[in-house]
Amino acid sequence: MPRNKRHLETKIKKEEIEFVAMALLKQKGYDNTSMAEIARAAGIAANTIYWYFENKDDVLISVLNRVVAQAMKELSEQREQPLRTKLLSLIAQVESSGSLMTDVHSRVSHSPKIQAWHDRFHTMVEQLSVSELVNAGVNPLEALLDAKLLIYVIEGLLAHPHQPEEREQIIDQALKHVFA
Amino acid sequence: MPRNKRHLETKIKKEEIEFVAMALLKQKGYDNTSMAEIARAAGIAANTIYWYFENKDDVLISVLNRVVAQAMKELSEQREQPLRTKLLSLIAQVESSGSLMTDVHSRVSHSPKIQAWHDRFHTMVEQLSVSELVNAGVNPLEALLDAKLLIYVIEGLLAHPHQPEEREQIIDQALKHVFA
DNA sequence: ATATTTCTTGAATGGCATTCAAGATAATAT
DNA sequence: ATATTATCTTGAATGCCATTCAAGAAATAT
Repeated sequence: MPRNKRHLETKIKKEEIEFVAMALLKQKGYDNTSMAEIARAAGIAANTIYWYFENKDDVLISVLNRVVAQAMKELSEQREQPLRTKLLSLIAQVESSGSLMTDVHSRVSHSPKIQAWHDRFHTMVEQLSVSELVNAGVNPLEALLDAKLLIYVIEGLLAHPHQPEEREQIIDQALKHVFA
Repeated sequence: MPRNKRHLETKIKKEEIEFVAMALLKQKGYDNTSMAEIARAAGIAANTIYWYFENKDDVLISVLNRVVAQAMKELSEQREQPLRTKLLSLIAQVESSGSLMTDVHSRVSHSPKIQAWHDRFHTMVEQLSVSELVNAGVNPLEALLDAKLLIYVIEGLLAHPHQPEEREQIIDQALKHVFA
């Protein structure tokens, strides 16, 4: 038990790496960010990362968890807002993380861990959406299907560039259908 | 002009490479298929590919064009079918090309040529969808928005594993909304 | 002070897309 | 028929990458 200080410093160092990795991955995406680059930005040797993380996908997962935690926090601050506002703010949130979500999709087939993370994330968003929809008066029987539709629309919006107005138009159209 | 024979053989060889590349890319995806592997399957040296194609993304584009051409052909054979049938058959089509569409999305940020291909493909599908929708009685003013919604739903279905029944449920739900 | 665990690193390793320079083959010109 | 040129092919680099390895430094425990 007197390894406390050591443990603490280890955790801090790991967080430091996650921090610089997050900045780089958000900015340049997974494929355009090398481990060497992350290491350089963190002021350590390239292979030192492997003491703290199993591999590059592991770094990505840690970063993703941070991004999601942040998004959740922002979302919880909008509890009173209508669904439309929540969705737009969620999109803005995720968008600020660059291509990270696209990166997740493209790495699902390479890494079982990313696959698992992706699945967990999807069911989480799905549950959130269903409860939102039911809350907003959608027939519970259809809420699950509508949730999936909404998620795919959101993913589509995130994966493709859009003007803010166009994005809002599309979201509004989707919501109109769902609430019709 | 008497270089005819040479030109013909060149075209044939290029097509041979595209053919084996298509099989490999469909089966194993972009990242898990190396140029060396394609070359081996085509019975040539690894670097010979670079006489016929600029780079790996160029190979991907040629393969994509073949896949799309095939899908278009199948689609045109369903001219009389309802939209639902067309969509399901389109999904089945694209699905048989493995992760190729996901690969496109993940390479958009790496290659301007892939980016351009992706944009062209999207507007094409969009135009097709709009005319389908208008034909099927959707208000023309909303057809464009609905087309985008449908495309994103289809992309979502393709990017995520689904049981056939679930897929149909989701498509039906989307169509119900669009035609409501 | 010594042994043990924890952390760090320089130097591999193996895989990859791509390039280079030189050779082979075929088409054309003389 | 021979020489010249354009077309195709290849073995051998090059440079980048994630990841591993073995050995050393630092902190902790005995």
